[in-house]
Amino acid sequence: MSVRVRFAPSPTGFVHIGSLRTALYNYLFAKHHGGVNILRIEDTDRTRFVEGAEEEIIATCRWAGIEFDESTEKGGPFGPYRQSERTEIYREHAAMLLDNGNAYYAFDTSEELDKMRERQQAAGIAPKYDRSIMRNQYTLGEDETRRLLDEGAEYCIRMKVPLHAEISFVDSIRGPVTFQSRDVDDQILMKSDGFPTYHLANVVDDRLMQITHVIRGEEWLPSTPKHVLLYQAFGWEAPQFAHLPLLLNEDRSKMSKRKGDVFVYQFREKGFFAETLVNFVALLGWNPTADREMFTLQEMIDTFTLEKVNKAGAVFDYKKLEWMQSEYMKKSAPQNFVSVVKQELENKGINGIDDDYVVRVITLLRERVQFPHQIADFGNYMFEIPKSYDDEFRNKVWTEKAQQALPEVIALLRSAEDFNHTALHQTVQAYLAEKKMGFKDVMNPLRLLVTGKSVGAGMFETMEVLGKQATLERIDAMLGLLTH
RNA sequence: GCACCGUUCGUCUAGCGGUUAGGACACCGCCCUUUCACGGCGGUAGCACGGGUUCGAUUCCCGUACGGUGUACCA
Repeated sequence: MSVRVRFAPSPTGFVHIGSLRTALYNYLFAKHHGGVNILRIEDTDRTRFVEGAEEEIIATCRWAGIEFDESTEKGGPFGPYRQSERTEIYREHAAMLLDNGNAYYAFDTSEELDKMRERQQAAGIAPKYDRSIMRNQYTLGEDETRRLLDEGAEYCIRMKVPLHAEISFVDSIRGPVTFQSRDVDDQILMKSDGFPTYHLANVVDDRLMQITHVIRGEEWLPSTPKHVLLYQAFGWEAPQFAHLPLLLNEDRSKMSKRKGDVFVYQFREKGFFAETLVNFVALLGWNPTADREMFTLQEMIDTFTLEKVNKAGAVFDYKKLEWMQSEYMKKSAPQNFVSVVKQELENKGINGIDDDYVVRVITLLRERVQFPHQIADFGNYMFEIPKSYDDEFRNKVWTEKAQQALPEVIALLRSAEDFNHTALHQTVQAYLAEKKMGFKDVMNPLRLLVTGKSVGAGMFETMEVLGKQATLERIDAMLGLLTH
């Protein structure tokens, strides 16, 4: 049987970085096995529904390079792929369970349930629906149940969990896992609003959509016995489960928005590349080899296996993410960033810069910045004559000695025929040798004159890209600023 | 509280009975050098603890500790 997996997010807000990884692993797994990757929207909780969230999920996955073979957008042979459009299916399946004695009606109000839990907590026992004393089909009897139903009373349908049974399954990542049914609650299957809970919907859909592997976050591990029981109640074979380790904050708690950025869009807005985020997040909990960090999507597809997924949660290390971003910044083609840089320039009121020139500037500066959008600011002097300078730097390098030497160096530049960096380097070097001075005496002041800044690319390389005329213009202008 | 899951440098990890416990990020030092970086070289730092099993345990088993998740008419 060919592999079919699903990413099943709830449209309740922005895509969490952990969801991105779950989606990614599902995708990698599907592609690795030549299988099918499905997007299913789990919107059975109307109270948490967020307008536009579904679109955001799709857009985010697309940005990350994660493709779906079947989805709400694309359709497919097992649709609809939005659970809110499948309520009739869940109703039918709940009825099947009612018929075969694996589910029952319950009429308790939330107040009554709260009280029950309070009592249990006070008595020091685990909070769990007590079907022997609450208001349900069993305690009320068939006639009364029928009457309440006919009368239109609010009800929900609960799963009848066996009293004493052992529930086991083999998790692809964790191995055999066993629960006792006495610890499993009589989970609500159909809510009083007519919508199913996650548990019912997920089992029914995974079955109907012929899902072979359920790859999801570890937070689902404790409710998996409910799902296993449901498969049994329906007489179905359960899919293979794989519970992924959690992504953690620095304090090792589940990664949450209270402790920093957790939404994909936040990283995207900061300028992180999809490649960076995908590569980084993939390696949080999975590693195909010990000696590499950088992988293309295709390489990940080729090497992905669940056996290589770790069991323990992984702390999201922002510093390492930044390092990886810098790596991608350096290795990506400068052409990719031209439009970003030009947009930044336009924001600064600088227009009409030649694309080729922008590429040369990006090539010059990309090792010094983390994101393309920083180039316009970091290298402003490449696009305009600086109107200010770094005061601290000036005080440090604009020395008596420098002021004496600079005019001659500038004259050298002015008369230079060849303005490429090697030629410039040789010219200045020869001059310095003659004067018994070092680069240090003259290069920093020169940097001040050309850029106004203390940091940047190599000075000769900078001047080469700038060109003779622009270099001299900047020097003259800065000289004017400095002497006022 | 109860249930389940987990535990190799600060962090991400390699390791699947015998290794000087390897790599990456971060950190520190040195080199390169026209600043900052990049790059190169080197360094600090780890198998949670206690019992077994075994000729031999980081590795297998059992406890303990610690951490995490779950415990909803949310997913």
